[in-house]
Amino acid sequence: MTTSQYKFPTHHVAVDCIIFGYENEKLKLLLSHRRFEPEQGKWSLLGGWVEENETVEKAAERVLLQYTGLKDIYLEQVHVFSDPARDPGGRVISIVFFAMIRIDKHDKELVTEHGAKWWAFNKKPALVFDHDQMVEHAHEKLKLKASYELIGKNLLPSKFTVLQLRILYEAIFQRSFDPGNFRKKILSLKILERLDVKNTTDSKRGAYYYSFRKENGLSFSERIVKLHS
Amino acid sequence: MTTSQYKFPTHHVAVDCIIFGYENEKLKLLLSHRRFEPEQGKWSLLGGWVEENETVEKAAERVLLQYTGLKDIYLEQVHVFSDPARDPGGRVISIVFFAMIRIDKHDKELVTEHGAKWWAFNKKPALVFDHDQMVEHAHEKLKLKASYELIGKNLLPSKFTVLQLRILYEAIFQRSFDPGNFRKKILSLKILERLDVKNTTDSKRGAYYYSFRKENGLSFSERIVKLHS
DNA sequence: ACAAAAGTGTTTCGGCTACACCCATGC
DNA sequence: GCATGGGTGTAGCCGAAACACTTTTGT
Repeated sequence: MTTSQYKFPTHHVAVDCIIFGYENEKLKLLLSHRRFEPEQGKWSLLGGWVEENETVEKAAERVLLQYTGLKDIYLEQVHVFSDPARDPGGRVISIVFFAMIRIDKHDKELVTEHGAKWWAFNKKPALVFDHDQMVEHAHEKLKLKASYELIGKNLLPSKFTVLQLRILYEAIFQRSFDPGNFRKKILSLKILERLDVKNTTDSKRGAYYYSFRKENGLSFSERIVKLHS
Repeated sequence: MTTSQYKFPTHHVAVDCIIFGYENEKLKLLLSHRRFEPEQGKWSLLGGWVEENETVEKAAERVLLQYTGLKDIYLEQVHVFSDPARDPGGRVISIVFFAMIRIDKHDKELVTEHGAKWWAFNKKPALVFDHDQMVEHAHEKLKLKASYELIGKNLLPSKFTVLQLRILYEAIFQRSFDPGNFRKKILSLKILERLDVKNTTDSKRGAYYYSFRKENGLSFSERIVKLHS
């Protein structure tokens, strides 16, 4: 433990992760079945304590690795929840993260082993404490991000069709997009690369697979989806 | 002190505030001259410890009240900085806030009494620890916010001209805006109300003063400034 | 033949930009 | 009269949206 010259109150600090995934045309969320009090047996976000000598980001990565076996996961800070009464088990300040992971790459056994489960985003159960509010915040942040940056690299498989990307966007924004306009908009960004392979399972005619360009550091764009309609 | 059933590491948690103000056609920042180690004598953000039984928001409000005498200040979370080595005095997790205050309404004596000072945003001195990075983050957040929401209510005096608002926006975005187009865009939002008074000090002809509409709960708009040019 | 997704083209509309241009007034 | 900011008008461009239409192929 680091010695500190400060003489002031200290607090339990936790991280809670909203983990987004995409599978079977649905936006999903990885939730944990609590095995300890308080609220044992209910569903909650995946979380953990922040240890000495680690950043809150490292703590979140540790939690993710523990539950999914994955490293180098996309993580972003969402918000801090600090109501002294938010956790009946004691005063805990929680730093909330959202993560995006590729369901096809993670360790399914590790997930079940920990009592976690993937839930369709729009069918998730009520969560403990203020976790529903956290999910709400993370969803807003995800929408904001997806509105000015092409996301999907961390959610979709390495090759995917424009249809799959559109369905992902429709799941995130919970609205539909015109197929023709969506395709033109997305491809005009020059962020995707067309592969020579076609998908023939989702359509009769077959659709080209695309992947994110390697070189493309900045997947930034002016605007992909207009918010605040 | 609240009793806790948890047996895990605890941490010092602080808040640091980036306090924006507007005066003499300039975007300003309230900084503090450190009177204690480490880095005594250097400039830093205004900060304080999070106490038992208060939210991080309350802690930030407390700091603001202490330095400016103001309550009900606009506050927004920016980011959490948690590098174990960020503060040489010990391991401190810092929650960063940005605030907007009306310089004309605050308690100037209280500010000097605490060794704080208003600095022009683009002429601020280098700050201690990771505080420069925090300011950077807050500035980005301010730009984002100002891009889809008309800000100024918490920075400008209660009545102001379109010119003053434009100068504020130019200070925030560090670019110029076409006077005619800016005026039309802003007024088309129907968020401002024209008063019957004119300002005759800044121009010969005199310009109408405006104020934010009272009823107007949502000052949201599609987009005011296009980001990511 | 029909359905269903793939992919392209076209038209319309509205907002943003870049100006030009008049107004009012102090110097 | 001239400079300065106040304020209005307008033409051109470009992207978003709506939607028509053709292609391909499995059933």
